[in-house]
Amino acid sequence: MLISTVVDVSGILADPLRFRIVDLLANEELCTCHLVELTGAKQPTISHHLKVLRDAGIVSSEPVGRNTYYRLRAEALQSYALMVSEIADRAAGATRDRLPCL
Amino acid sequence: MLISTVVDVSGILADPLRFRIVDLLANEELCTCHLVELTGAKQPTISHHLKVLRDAGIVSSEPVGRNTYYRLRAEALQSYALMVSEIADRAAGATRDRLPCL
DNA sequence: ACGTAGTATAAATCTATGTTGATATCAACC
DNA sequence: GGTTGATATCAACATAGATTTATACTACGT
Repeated sequence: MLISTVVDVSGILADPLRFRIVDLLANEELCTCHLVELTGAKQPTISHHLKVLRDAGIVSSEPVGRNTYYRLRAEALQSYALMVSEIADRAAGATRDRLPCL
Repeated sequence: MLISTVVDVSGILADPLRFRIVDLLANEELCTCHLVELTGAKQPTISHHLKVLRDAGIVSSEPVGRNTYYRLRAEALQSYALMVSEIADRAAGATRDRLPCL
């Protein structure tokens, strides 16, 4: 599923280990074994999170020999950041009036 | 607690109802009763989410008579959006080289 | 001071999901 | 073709957190 809403992407960034993976992939492409090494997490755990990230379109994967390399899709993160930013903009420009209670 | 990390704020935006509250507050200040009306959720549920949002510094509250009005803190959302955006920027400028496996 | 309305808190329940151990898949090398 | 190494999937378990019912708090009106 590629249609990711703000709620969906937020949920994905909400897990510490998954965010760590995103942060690591922001620097360079890495394969599963690297991420296992760098995070100290078990391999099935990493694979699970990578699947979540891939299904949401936040990372892309490419098999290289026996390994699978993962790359962060910057556009996906940017579009998410933009959506959040637009909500903030709306709030900044909102009226100061208060809706009275019934 | 006011020191909100990316993971924390992400977790807060990850709940559909809580995001709905944030989205509604982006337009205007509202009190608890309004949010109960607009969302159809039970009052304790709304109060709970408002507490979470307030503890994270995403909304501020002001008592007005028997009511409590809530306001979205645009700066908080903007700073979060910026942090996410910076990660995306890092990814966009990252090297295409792949770290070899050991 | 009492009753009422709006809101907040507490305890209990339920659901979603992260983690784990075991196993399956799949490519490379002999 | 069989073995090995890397990764993915599966089932079971554990935990975090959202929702609910009940209750407490607080300000206003009479």
